[in-house]
Amino acid sequence: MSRISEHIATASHEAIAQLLDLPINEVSRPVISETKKDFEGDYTLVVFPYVRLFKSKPEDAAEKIGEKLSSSVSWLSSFNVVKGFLNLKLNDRDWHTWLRDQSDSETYLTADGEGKTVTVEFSSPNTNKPLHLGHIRNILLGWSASRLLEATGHEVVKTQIVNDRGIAICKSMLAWVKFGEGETPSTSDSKGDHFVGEYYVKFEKEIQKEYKEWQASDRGKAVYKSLANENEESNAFFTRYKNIYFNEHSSLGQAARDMLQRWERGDQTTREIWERMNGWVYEGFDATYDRLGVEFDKIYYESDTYVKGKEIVEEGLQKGVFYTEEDGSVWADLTDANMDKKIVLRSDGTALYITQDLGTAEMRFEDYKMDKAVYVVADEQDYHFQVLFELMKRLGRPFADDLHHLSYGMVDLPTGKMKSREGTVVDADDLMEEVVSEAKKGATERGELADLDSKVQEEIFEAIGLGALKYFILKVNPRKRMTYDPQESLDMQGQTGPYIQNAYVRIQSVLRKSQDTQSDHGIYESPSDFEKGLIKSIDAYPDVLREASGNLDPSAMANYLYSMAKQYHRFYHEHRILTAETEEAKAFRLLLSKTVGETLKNGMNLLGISMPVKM
RNA sequence: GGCUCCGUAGCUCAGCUGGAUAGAGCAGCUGACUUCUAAUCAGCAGGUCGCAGGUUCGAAUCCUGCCGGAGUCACCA
Repeated sequence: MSRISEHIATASHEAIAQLLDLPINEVSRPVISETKKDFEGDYTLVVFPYVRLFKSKPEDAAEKIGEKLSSSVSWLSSFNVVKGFLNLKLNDRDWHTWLRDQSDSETYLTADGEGKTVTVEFSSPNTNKPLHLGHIRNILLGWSASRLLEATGHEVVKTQIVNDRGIAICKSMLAWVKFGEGETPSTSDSKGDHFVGEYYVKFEKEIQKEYKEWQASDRGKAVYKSLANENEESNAFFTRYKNIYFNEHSSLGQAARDMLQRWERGDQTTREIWERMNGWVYEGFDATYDRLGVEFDKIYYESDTYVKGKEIVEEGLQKGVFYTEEDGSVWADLTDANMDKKIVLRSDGTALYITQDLGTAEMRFEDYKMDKAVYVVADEQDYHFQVLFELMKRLGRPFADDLHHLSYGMVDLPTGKMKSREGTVVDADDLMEEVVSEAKKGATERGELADLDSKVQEEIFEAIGLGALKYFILKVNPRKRMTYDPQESLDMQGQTGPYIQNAYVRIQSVLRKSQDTQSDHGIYESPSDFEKGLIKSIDAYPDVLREASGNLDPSAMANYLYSMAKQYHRFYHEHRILTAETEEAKAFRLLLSKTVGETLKNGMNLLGISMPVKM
């Protein structure tokens, strides 16, 4: 016997074909779902799709299928028909056997895969500031999508593209050169990415100061007088004018641009500072990734890939995919694909964001020959990826038909959008620290861990705290914008990671206390609805996995695991396990608990959440 | 303005590749620990599924229009 729902679908499929006297491949496979509560039965077959073929009322068709099944299969106990729904009730004595089959099966925790090589790009930070809450959503989604793809039989390469060049990092570099006085992360005892980020902030402060002074100068006043709109307040004008000021009047702006120029030319001193500061940032990022429990197989740097991108542009020009404007800039005309014209190379020959992405894809293909590529990037870039994918097609890339943008909504705070300028950005390291210390507080109050080694305790606090954080973020459908309420994310009751961990912990506790799980008892023949429900839930795991992986949607798995944990908590409350009525019941419930525990652990692992043994 | 996404209970979200009487959590109220871990469980209350049409035996789900919100349409990334 295989999976219950599959088994029923196959048997009913055959029954329907025989009743209609048609070859089986001319009849669609029926949809089998769990019977809704308030109706009698375990699984339900919807017969509406077949009424036309049966040329009879839905009720009659359902009745016929039910009777046919009764005579042809042994597992059916009874059936009833409500409108076009055929409700099937399985024999009570078979559930224990179904459960044994599930728990014995090596493969029930995986779904069949197509064995493709898939690259997944996520995180993709800039090197001028530390990671924040937005990156966390990105990283968790990318990590989980990778795990889901692996679990469905794909070979996954986890990559990130590091945006390590450009004006932003030059700002940090310049501030450090001007004001740093040789300070380093180790001399100042700070984390490398935060250290560099502070110099970025320092630069912004200095430029603000410089701008204020300029506004009060004769030059600034003259500009305001000649360029401001009628009745425009000076504050409003100067806010609007800021970019132009930076580009045309600011001496700090000039210095930053000069530094970028020197970098582009490969000036040795500049490159050394650049490498040194980026190195600090990477050390910081590594610590953050490590605590989050993620790792990458391959890191690409924009400072490498933009060069490759320019080669692709050249190739595109030769193939006629791109064309050159009079000023020398290179474009793709996508108007026939319902998009705009898109610039792919500046008139001065320098690369743009999309140029770099063309190069990155190419380098990945050279390295991994992927069949499929996933990009985890926020939804503000939906259009960018439409364009990018279309360009790949036109360039005739073999992987072009299997490109996916895992687009996710930005994370808002209850007070609105996160804005770095207003200092409302939630730092990734602070966030993890906070949620872990909250977990520690709760666990310490509870006292279950008191007799454990302190190092083991720390690991458990991490598992709980990060479990809460990760679940909080992953349970929401990626497509949706989400509101991050700090209060709510610290919550460990209700639909949360710790709630699911707690179900697992209860199971481990029971299993620890039961001496005997091996001995061969008889069959438990009177399962309750709670017990049957859990078996059905286990049975559904491969479908959920397939769906979550296929749609690149961890939230499907997250919500499923919650519902399974909820069922277990309820079962646990309703039934005695170690002191069950009979030996058969005890053996059954232990096996059920063990299988539920394994399923929960496996599923949570695909979300990047680890399960503590005690909490 | 064009295109894309979102709109379900006070709040945060499931359900959306069409199926039965729309589900959870939080917040509020009531109850259950000498018991296998109470980070748990049971109960009460809470809904014009944004609005209006259409398709269908059947629509929160698909189609059209409208309303509200977000994003995007840079020689920024």
